[in-house]
Amino acid sequence: MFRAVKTDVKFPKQEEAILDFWKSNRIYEKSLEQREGGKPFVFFEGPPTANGLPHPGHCLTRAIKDLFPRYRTMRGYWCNRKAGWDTHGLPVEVEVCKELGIHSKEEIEQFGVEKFIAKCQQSVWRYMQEWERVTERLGFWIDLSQAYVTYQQSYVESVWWSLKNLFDRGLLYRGHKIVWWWAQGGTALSSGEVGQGYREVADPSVYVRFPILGSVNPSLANASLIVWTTTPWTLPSNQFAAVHRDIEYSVCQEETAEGEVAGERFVVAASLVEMLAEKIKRKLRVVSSVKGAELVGLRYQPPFDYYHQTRGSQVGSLKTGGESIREWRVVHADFVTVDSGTGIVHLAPAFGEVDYDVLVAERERFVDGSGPALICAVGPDGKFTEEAPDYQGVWVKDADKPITRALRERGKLWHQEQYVHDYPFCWRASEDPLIQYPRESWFIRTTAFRDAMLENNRQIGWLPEHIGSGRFGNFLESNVDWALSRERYWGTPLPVWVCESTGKKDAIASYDELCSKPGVQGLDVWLDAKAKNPELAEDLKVHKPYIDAVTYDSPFAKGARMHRVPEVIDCWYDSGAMPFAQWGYPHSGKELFAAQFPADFISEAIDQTRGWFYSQLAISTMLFGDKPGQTSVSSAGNGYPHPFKNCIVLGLMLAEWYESKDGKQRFLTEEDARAALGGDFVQKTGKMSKQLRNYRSPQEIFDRYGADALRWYLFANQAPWNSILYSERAIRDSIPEFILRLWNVFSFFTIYAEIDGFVGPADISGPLDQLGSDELSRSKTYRPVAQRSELDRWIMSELAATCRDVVDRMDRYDSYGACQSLHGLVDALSNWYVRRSRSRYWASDKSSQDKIDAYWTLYEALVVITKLIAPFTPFLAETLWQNLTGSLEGVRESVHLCDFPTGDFAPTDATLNARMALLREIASLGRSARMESKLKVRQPLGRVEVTLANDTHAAWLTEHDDIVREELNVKEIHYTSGASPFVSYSVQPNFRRLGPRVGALLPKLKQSLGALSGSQLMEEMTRNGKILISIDGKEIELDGEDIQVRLSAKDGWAAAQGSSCVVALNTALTPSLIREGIVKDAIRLVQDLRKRRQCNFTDRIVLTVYCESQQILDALQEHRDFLTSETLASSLHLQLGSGDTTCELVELADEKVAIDLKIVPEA
RNA sequence: GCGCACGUAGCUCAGUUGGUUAGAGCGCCACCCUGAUAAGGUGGAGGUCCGCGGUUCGAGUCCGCGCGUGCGCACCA
Repeated sequence: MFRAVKTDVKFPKQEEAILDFWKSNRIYEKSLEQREGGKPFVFFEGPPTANGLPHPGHCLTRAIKDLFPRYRTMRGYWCNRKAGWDTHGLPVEVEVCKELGIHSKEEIEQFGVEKFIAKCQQSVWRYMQEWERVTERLGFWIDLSQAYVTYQQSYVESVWWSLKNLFDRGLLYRGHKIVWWWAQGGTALSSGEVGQGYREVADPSVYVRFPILGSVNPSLANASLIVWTTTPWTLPSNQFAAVHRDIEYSVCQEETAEGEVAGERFVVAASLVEMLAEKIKRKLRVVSSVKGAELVGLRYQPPFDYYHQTRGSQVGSLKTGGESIREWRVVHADFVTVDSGTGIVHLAPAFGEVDYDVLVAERERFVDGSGPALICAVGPDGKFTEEAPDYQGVWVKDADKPITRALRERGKLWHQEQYVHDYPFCWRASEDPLIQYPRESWFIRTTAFRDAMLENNRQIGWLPEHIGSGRFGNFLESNVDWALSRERYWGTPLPVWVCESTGKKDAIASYDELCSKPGVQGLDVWLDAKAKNPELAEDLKVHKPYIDAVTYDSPFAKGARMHRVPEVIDCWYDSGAMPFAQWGYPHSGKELFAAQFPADFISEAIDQTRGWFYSQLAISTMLFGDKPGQTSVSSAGNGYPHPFKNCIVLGLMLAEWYESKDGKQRFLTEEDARAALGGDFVQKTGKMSKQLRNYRSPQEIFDRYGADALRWYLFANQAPWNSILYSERAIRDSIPEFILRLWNVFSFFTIYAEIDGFVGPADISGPLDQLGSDELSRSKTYRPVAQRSELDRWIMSELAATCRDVVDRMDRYDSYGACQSLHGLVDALSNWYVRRSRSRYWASDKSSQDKIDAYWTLYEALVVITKLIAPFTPFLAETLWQNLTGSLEGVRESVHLCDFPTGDFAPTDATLNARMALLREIASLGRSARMESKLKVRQPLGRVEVTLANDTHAAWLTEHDDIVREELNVKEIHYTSGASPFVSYSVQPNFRRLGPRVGALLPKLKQSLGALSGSQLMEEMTRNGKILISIDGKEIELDGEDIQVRLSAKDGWAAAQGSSCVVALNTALTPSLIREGIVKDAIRLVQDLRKRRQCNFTDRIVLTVYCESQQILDALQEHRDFLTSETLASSLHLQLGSGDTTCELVELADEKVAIDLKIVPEA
């Protein structure tokens, strides 16, 4: 038995009840248990950083991550979903520092590393709980209880194992390189991290004179090289000036107003002279030219003396014999261009990677130890050292101004301006600019795997496709060795121990391995700490500072000890290791890893290209495969070293808000803005920003509209890889557009099922399971679809077609297309099937088979749709399922335990679907024509003429003209496909067919056909089955398929044209039609009154109508039976007069009418 | 600077292998319908499909060059 449900449903509340239901009945767990042994569908959770609250963008990721596993589970796959949390790294440290009000490493050390990492660990726990709440509320089914956590010992040990593997294969090395250095944080950053922090800034840019020393070329004597730099602070560390040997340089002088040349001579690239002259607003004259090659070797005076004073004249021995000045020479460099600057480049090898390469190359020319040493006037803290006493202790960026001033004072500054460019800042401490700095650091030799990574990348199914060859492929092409180490605290410790005597190194793969090293000491540091504070998480023992205390006997030198290196590793490595580290592999979980690698499906936003997508691919490629040293995973039977087979790359989510024109007031919805500002506001879209508070928290969205509304919005509004607007209005709109529409159909069903006592499958004896057709057909009242009315067969055919379409699309990861398909189905069900079937549900004979068919059809459609939408809007689906299955014996307790419908219950009847679509179009056109002629649908019309482009479906349409008559409220309908007085025809070629055949003649053919009479051509076609046309002397024969007939309504008719038919109305009104119209109006007025008086659907009434117009009363009298049956009136009194005060006063056909309505008490 | 993507109605977006009348939803306005009723329908828009050039019988769709936006890269000296 079904109970009528209300239409004023509160979805958020309903969803929370469903959450409880899922939890208390372990539905998720059961959905997995049920599929055990099924084909696995492997999903990897890219671990969110447990730092900061989840925002709407994360909801998109989590919704997509939920959708496909749910779908696959219903399709019979076993999809294990293990949650994970990324817990290490700079973000966490920064967050804790903020909390402690500290910033620098010194302050952390002062605070105490032990206390600091304990705080880090607590901090991530706090955020993990927030994340879990949102995850659950969104309906993201994932096993949170078994989540992998990157700081846990087993995870860390997996990472250690992988690093030891790389170390043993010589792929993990310590190198001296110029790295992007976060001075305040005292650590290097990986290219991935650097990339996150680029920002446009205006830096001072200076053109500086480097006077040439001792040139033998007279035109260069006393001339200066002009170099350009945007980092004045690097000038004290200048070591070389670079030119390109093939570039033409000019020696210039300024030209005075009199046309004389005067003043200093200087050297710049010839092609830049004009541009530079404009910059300094002087006329320049080229006094001589010189090739770059001729400049190479010249000495110059650097702008600062700090090193030059003592080393300026030092020479070194060249390998080729002879000697050379070591530094402050002009050198050649390939990278020098004339794109900007002066064509002469200031080199400070300490602060630029290419500059450093030049130094190394120069050093190569000298006998060992005799070449130039690195000049670096800046300490690791980013402040000048005593080597540049004028600026000692000054932060480099603060030194730009005083340095520029000093240059000007000493006459070295040739020109100065602002230069706007992108410059990296620390991605977590966004006020701290990064600097390039020479540093010893640990690297992974990823460049050795570049080609392998590219090959693996080609195996990945990227959505959208262009990511693979485009963005991600390009990123791999420009691969550089992974700068792995971080001189920080909260991270996976680098598992490398160094011999204090020989400097030789050793890597370990687990804590146990470490403990079993000979002469191991320092394990007590952890034990003591734990004894002092039993609350300490056991996992911390593999972290700093405890792990640093562990030492052991060196295998390399007797009596020497092995000490761990101080560094921790890049947290991106942690995340990329998750395919195996989530199982603790290889220390545990070998079978799980073998079975769960690679992933069938992952998804993250596009910002993970250089993040998780890369880290996974890089690590998997290096570790797993068939190369020596790699761990072969082919035993798993898949042989893929690439970690994921399909990846949906999501677009970024943008915020939408409304603000006052001055930007001072901000609102999240248009209504709020309108309420506060009237019409005086603007809509804005842009990045989500915590500071601007330009978006509503996910929790608020859940409370207001529900998780299903958000989910449907995210899935159904655009392809997932497009950037998406987090539009509150659009989220809200997804309720009436889809969710509520479906709910209304369901509500309609329950209202009448209750009235008629339709019990659905409740009368079926024997076990029920998923309520498929096979089960329902066991009901005595259930007839095979083939025996039911055409409308029933139609909706079942549409239903089956949609099932097939959705499956097809979802198998291709096309969630957007699947949603469109579902939307169309619900629209067809609501706006045609139910609309056209209403009278069947109202039929008074409760045992009429047609009525029962209607119930069964609608019931089954709802059951199937409920299953179809389950992965998309799981809450709504569950509510519907519970209501539709009620207390049925044995039926699956949740829709999420059902199989996804594949449409095998009914064939798709394409002809029927096409015919019904045509019928719907005719109805729609008819309404359009009525509108045009201002004839409301309640006014019956005599006749409608439908002219069809072809008569394929004419007979069928004629059989169904009752539907159109009712839809359009006309007495008669006439179909024709021939000549018609209100339609003109034009014949067009079928371009797609004829294009290849007639080619260039097509335009002329079109013209010729257009010029001929359409109806004559049609006649010819009907008579001969073909048309002959001569174009430029060529005979062209056209058959029926070669032409397309277009109809258009002639002017002067109440007609509307569609793609394949014209619908014209006979607008002549007879008195009889007018009287009928009056009755329809009256019925409408009474129904309205019934509702206002809050009648039940089944209440009978006594109806009295008073009116001064005999004409109206006559009309009502004439259609008395119609009026009473439509309004459930048990008696009807028609009175001439104006009625009394209990009456409702209304207007009917421009006359005043009073209606009295009394409910008949139930017997 | 280089790369990738995007640029279609007021807004948000669809647009299949190129086929000649470019669609949807929303918003706005008007009207209609209504025993699913805090739903539903019809219409108005009539859009230089960012611009220019090319390929083609035919271009929103393919190619080239620009312009704009977003994101990414880096030899930003």
